Formats: sequence, structure tokens, C-alpha cells
Amino acid sequence: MSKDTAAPPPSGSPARRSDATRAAILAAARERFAADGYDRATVRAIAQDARIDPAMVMRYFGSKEGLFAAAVAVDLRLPDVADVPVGSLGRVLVGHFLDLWEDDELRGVLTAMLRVGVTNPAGAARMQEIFRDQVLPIALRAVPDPAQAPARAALVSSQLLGLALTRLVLRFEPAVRLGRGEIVDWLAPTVQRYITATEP
Amino acid sequence: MSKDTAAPPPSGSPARRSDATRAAILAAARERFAADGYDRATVRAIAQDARIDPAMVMRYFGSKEGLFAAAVAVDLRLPDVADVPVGSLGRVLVGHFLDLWEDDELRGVLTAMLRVGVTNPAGAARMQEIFRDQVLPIALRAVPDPAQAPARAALVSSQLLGLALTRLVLRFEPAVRLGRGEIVDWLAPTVQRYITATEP
DNA sequence: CCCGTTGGCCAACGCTTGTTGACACCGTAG
DNA sequence: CTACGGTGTCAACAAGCGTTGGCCAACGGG
Repeated sequence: MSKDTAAPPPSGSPARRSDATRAAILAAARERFAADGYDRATVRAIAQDARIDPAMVMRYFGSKEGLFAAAVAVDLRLPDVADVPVGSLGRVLVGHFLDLWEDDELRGVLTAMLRVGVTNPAGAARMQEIFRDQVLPIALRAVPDPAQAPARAALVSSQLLGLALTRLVLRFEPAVRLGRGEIVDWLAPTVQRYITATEP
Repeated sequence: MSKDTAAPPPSGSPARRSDATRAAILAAARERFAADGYDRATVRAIAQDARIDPAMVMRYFGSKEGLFAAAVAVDLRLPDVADVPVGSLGRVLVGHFLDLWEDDELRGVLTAMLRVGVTNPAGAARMQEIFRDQVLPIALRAVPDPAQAPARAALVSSQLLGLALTRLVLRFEPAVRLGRGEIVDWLAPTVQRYITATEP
């Protein structure tokens, strides 16, 4: 039906009154998807959180899938590693990953993708996209042998996503307790090794 | 059919004719839960896979939640680490974890718990149980300072579950490609360090 | 042979879901 | 004042869900 979902008003268009509603729906959707996963986050509940009618969700985003796509369409803003000393890559990457989930919105997106990516094909596809388009390129610049970049990037992702999983989603208590400094101290050497070690 | 997982009839009770049906339902349930997660794995679909009526599921397991509980009630059979040389703990633990998902049934249970634990409270609770009752005790025996055992066990879990996540659930291609030997070579030093390093 | 027990099917219930189309409000332009 | 496009509500839909209770078919000990 309406294909206007993914088109943000370009510069110059007046701030429509409905932009606030759109934003409210998106915020509510991210929270619900992050808390409940795709299936249990109902359109009705999201609409209630945003204090509007469920029909508005369909008007603005076409369908529940469209809403999810819009809710997780954010740039991770991964840092450029070109000017990072090779020896500091571990600390920098782990630190940046932790920064991600200190931003309320990005943590919501990350948690939502973790929760949804695990049960919903579209969610899993979106995570593969992010891995391919945003994580792999970084590895390609940092890793000694480019042919090894995919494997090394996958290993790094497994550790970082594993931490997000145990901490944000499964809420293993000792994982939740860990402070930022401890996490960096423990994980940075691991990530560093996955990226730069000449052999396992 | 496969081995009856949950509660083998104790000595003396005759092999009932319905035990086969029970087992078929459990096997189908594990497959569906592993493939689709809790909500999308419908009782009707499971019943169809097992070639019985949905009502049978309720007769045997009381409810969908009861079915799930029965489907994931298995012992991980983690090895006793008392007689493992401290220096080999990394390789042994990673190797055993990989063994887990080479057994068809256990891989099903693991994948099901990952998929369900992420959206379903009961699933998350079950994973916390396993962590507390089966993983933590191992750490307590292997770690230098017992006070650090929970944190170290959580770190180990984050790496192992992260690998399972990227490989079995999200199916990041480079992660899927990794061979068993490569995984052990890369992950064992990480796990070893999380357990025995005196400081990060 | 009879009849209670066991294993199984069927049709239906009450409920929630995503989605839709008709209708009401509002502010501005003509 | 009227007309109208942008906002928003309401009631209803069909589909799918977990769950229930009644009925049927085979079996096996008396």
C-alpha cells in the first residue's frame, strides 16, 4: 500500500504535527520489542503505550513488520579504526560496544534485535546485515590477513553478543553485576587476540 | 524412535503403549521450539509433526508450558572437573560444549532454550537454573578464589553461549563455517584465561 | 462374552491477534 | 461559511491460538 514509511522528510519540509506521533510510536515499539520480543509485543500494546489507536500504527508503518523494520533501522556508528593503534583495538572495540547500550535508544535497538533476531526471520536477517555491512568492514581494515577477516569478525561478535545476551537478555546475575571497567579488562584481551593473534 | 528423555519409567512399571506417543510429542516439540521459538511453535504444529491430535498434548503434558518444561528437562551431563589438570580446563570445557550440540537431542534442547529463553520468562528462568546448578559448581571447584567464581563462570558462559548464538541461531556465515578444531583452538585460551588468570 | 480401562479423535469454545474501512475532529485556504 | 486534507477514533472482521469435554475404538482380565 503506502511506501512512504522509509522516507524521512527531507530538509525543508515543515515539521508536521504527526511527526511527534510517529516518534512516540517508534519509541514505544522499541521498548516493547526489546522487552517482549516480536510475537509478544502486540500492536495494541505498543499503541496503548504511545497513547494512540492501533490503526495509527498501520497508517504510518503499513504493517507490524514495517514497524519493526523502522524501529531497528539505526546506524550503529561504529568507529573508524583506521587511526586506532593496532594494539588498542581490543579496548576500543569493547569500549565502544559498551557505549552503545548506555545510550537509551541504542540499547533498546540492540536488545530488540537480540530478542527478535532469535525468533523472527526478519530480525535474524537484519542482524546478518549489520554484521556484514558494519562489522566485517572494520575487521577487513584491522586484520593482518584479509582472508581471515570473516572468521575473526565472527569470533569477536560471538563474544560481544554473548555478553549482551547474558547481561541484557538472560540477566545472569553475576554478568549483570560486572562493572564497565571489569568488562573491558576481561574482554579486551580476548577481542584483541581474535583480531591480531597470528595463530590461535 | 529415540531414547525417552524425560522420565524413564522406574524399574517395574510396564512399558505402556503410550510411551511411544509421549516420546514422539517430545521430539517434535523440541524440534519446533528449537526452530521457531515459544510463540511460533504452536501446539497444533507440534501435534501434526507427531501425527497425533492437539488434544493429546494437553492430556499428556497439561498445557503448552508443561510441554516446554518437559521438553527441556534434560541433564547437560557436564564433566567432573576434579580430575582435569587445571591447565587443560579451557580445552576440556570448550570441547565438551561442542560435544553437546553434536548430539541431535541435546542440540535441540540447547537451541530451544536459547530461542525460548530470550522471549519467554520460563525459558530464561530455566537457563538461569542451569547456570546456577550446573555451571557455577564447576567454576567453584576450578577457580582460585571462590569469591570470583560467579563472575568467571558468567564470562565463560557469555563466550560459549555467544558462539552458540551466532552459529546455531543467527547463523552468521563465517561462524557456521568454523570447524570444530578451529573453534577449540580459538576459544580454549579465552575460557582458560577467564577461569585461571590471576588478573584480567 | 462382557465391560472397564486406556489411547485417541473431533468439534467446538472463548480469546487475542493483525488489519481494515467508515466515520469524526481540526485548522487553514478559498 | 464552506471545502478539504491531514489526524485520529471506533467497531468490526477473519484467522489463529490454547484449551475443553464428549465420543469412539481397541484391548484384556473376569
